[in-house]
Amino acid sequence: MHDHAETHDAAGCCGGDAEGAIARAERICRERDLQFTRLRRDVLAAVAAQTRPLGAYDIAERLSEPGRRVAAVSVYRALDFLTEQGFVHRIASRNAFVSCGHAHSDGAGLVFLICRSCGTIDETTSPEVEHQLGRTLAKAGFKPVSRILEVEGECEACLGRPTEA
Amino acid sequence: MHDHAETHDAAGCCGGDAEGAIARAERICRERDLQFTRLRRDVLAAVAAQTRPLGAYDIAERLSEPGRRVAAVSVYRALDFLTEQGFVHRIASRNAFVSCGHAHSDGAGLVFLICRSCGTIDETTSPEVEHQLGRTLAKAGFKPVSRILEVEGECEACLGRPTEA
DNA sequence: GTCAGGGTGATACACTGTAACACTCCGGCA
DNA sequence: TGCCGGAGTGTTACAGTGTATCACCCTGAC
Ligand SMILES: [Zn+2]
Ligand SMILES: [Zn+2]
Ligand SMILES: [Zn+2]
Ligand SMILES: [Zn+2]
Repeated sequence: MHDHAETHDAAGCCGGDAEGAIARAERICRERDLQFTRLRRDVLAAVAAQTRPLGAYDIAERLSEPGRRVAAVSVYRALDFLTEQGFVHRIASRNAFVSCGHAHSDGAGLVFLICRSCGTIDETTSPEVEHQLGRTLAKAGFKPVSRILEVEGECEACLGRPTEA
Repeated sequence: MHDHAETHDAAGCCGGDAEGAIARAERICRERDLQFTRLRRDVLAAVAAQTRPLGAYDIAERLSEPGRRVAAVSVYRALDFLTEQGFVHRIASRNAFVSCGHAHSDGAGLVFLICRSCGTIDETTSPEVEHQLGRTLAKAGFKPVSRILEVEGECEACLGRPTEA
């Protein structure tokens, strides 16, 4: 299921700015005394070069070239590291990954906007939603540890375009 | 729908009341002029008998017996039908399915509560969350079509229990 | 009777993710 | 200097999830 929708991948926050994402990750890893290895850098670069989510096998394929075969399992390990450090997010409804240039220190209020037409994944936060969700959970006596909120629909850019058949 | 002041397991809610779920599905299918076949009934019964989510292969195994082998692909088709009609929900973060006894006519405000300790999946709704989410999406110029909101943590029952190993 | 459509059985396959083991590299230490 | 232990990676194998495709049956319409 790979269509073609090459629309906006200029320099935005989430995807398209691989340079910035890598520089930021490198700096943070230095601060945290973690290894930002070549594989981890390449995986992050591959993900950050897209606004659309990439599967692990996609990434492995992109990184492989004559003379260097990157196995999917290695990609998974790199993705584990990158998600733990908050450099990429996993999109549960797509089994795929997107890069993240934000800080969200505690991962609160995160909302993923997945466009059905162009496949772009945008990311936003909403303290109001988070607040109301907290109240709802408290009322149910449920103590949250993590949560996912993914919305599928039409992004602003695609809505602006005429309804192509 | 769904008061949730009590622990709500006894009657007719998310899981455990296979009889009621089947009767309700049968009635609705008759109203909508759809076929509630044996396989679909059995799959719904298997899912409704649990408060924990079941995978498609789990279901296939449970329905198979000497003399009747139910392939996973058949289960998937039945699940497609049941989810389209709203009789079961798919839990994206678990790749699994739970039955639903509610009406949620438009699927609005749905929140899944997944307990890490006992594995139970509870379902609630929150118009407030829905409202704030709508505002957030409108601000982003995003037109939603569907969405998933799944929270993982500790359910009320498990919190009440001392941390039994 | 014939035909079309929906549901099911069955095989095969693609995609997603993990386990287990070997190897390298590199810093610490006797 | 040589040894050791941990982190990262390569490799193979495998488990889990989901789909494509064809064949068969049944039922209702013509
Ligand atoms: Zn982010
Ligand atoms: Zn779009
Ligand atoms: Zn429901
Ligand atoms: Zn629990």
